[in-house]
Amino acid sequence: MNQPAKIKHALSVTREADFAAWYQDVIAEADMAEESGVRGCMVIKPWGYGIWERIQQQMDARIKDAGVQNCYFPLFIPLSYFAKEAEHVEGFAKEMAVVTHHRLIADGKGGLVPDPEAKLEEPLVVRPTSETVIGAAMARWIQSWRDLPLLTNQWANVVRWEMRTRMFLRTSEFLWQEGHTAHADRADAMAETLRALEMYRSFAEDVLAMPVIAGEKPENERFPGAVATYSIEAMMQDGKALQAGTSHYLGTGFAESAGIRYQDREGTQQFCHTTSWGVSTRLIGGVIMVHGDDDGLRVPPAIAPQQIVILPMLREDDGDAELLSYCEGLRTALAAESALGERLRVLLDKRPGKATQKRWAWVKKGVPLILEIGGRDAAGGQVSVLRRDRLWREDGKVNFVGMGRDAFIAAAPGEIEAIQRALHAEAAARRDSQIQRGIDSLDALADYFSEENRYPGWVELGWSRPTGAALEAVVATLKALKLTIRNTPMDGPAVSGQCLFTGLPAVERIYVARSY
RNA sequence: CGGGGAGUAGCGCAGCCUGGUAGCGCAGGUGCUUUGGGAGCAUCAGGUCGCAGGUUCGAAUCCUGUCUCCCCGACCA
Repeated sequence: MNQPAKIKHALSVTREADFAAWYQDVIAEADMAEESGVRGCMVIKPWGYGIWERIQQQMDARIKDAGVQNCYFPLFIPLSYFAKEAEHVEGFAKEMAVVTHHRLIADGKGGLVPDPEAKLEEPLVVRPTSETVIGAAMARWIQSWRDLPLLTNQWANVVRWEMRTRMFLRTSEFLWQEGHTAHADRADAMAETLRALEMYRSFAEDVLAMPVIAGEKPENERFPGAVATYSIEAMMQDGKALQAGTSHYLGTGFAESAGIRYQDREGTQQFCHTTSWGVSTRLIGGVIMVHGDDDGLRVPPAIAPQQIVILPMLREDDGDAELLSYCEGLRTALAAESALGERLRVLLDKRPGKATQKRWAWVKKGVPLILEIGGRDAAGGQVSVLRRDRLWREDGKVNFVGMGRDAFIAAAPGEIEAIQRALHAEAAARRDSQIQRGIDSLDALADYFSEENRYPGWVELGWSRPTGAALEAVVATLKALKLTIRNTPMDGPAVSGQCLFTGLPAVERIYVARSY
């Protein structure tokens, strides 16, 4: 954010000036998604969906590596399935879309209305999550201890009628994967819950280059019906926290309401212990707010639909054919190289138009490497390379670096991997510098999150793990400061000292932050 | 759902108060010049003013309703 004033950034709004407007601008200028005309629903455009496809593909591989099999369950869930689990229905009731009719009829005024004759016997809920319908299937599929563990996942859309929506972060309809597993006992189910959490943590770090803290949510933040909820929490550039993935140990509650039982080795009927875990298109919102800058998106190479874009500087004259031939050869040679365990994704952008204009479009999309190739490069066997994460030179000029063609081809995989690492390192350094420790009173906490401190980040506190009414009191105190407890980290040094809220000895640590 | 703001050409906006032929910038087409780095000049095209009613001789403009978006709150795996 400390660029000299002479730099003319690609976006019209900076993060510093208005972070929320900047976020919207990145999505629009990178052409990732747009409004659909339906409240809270978005059209995901090729660049945004391409990123999602990269996320899906790599997450799916990790899910399958863990022995989980993909299935697909219905979009519509009978209302009665929800009613079986009291906490669950209460948690979701206020945000469910409900189908009540199966036919329309003319209203006599040129419009259409639901046909009263076609009212459904039982309303159908558009799934906000699928524990109930998958639980019903598990009850049919599981008979014996030999059927366990049952490990399933589905890639699906879900609908939650949120009050306030934001592109990618909270949309009425979103895309996700939801893993659902059933186990013989608590230990096995908890191991699966934590395995999924670790899968999400490493995926966020390695693939999204997004540093996260994996930990357990406090009881007031638990998934409706869960016994324990774990999350990965990422810090956005405005210091707010984003819950980027969750994993739940559901105990036997869902098994009891859905009748998921098995006969153990001794012949006794037992309830299964179930888990569920998910990540969604929200991850893309996180990538934007962790890696984006005042020139638009910066996509980590591992999820970039294109990692290298070649822009020939077409002159619309006889030299173009030779230039394009050089660029095509360059593209082919690069596409034969591999980085991050995959072939490089290289696009030769032959569309008509000036290379400079196309360059800024790709800068805003955040493609990791841009090559601009002119006639002299082609003649001299050179390339001109721009790294998206090192866009500007000290003097305020665009940071193109000239290289020999063959040297670049040899170096490209290393550059792509270096960009992946650099984005992670930059985000981790920022995150670490914005975690405040040593705050020892409520006044100091309030002071730290005062208006003047614009991007305060997170505060790490010792925590006595209060429950029930004592926890509610803490939550209310924090709410007055617009703060929430994010999670208790899974690892780290032992704690000492007092809990700032209760005065009792601290037994673990928590992170407190503003959040999305 | 409460408070505030907005919806006019592909995009960004003015016009509305005080009703009278729909404007500007960017993007787009064409021509010329220029071009190793986010070009210049000329010219052309593009809009039932979110939608539905109402008032009026006449509505982008006034009134009512409605939908969508943004900000703040409430809510939120």
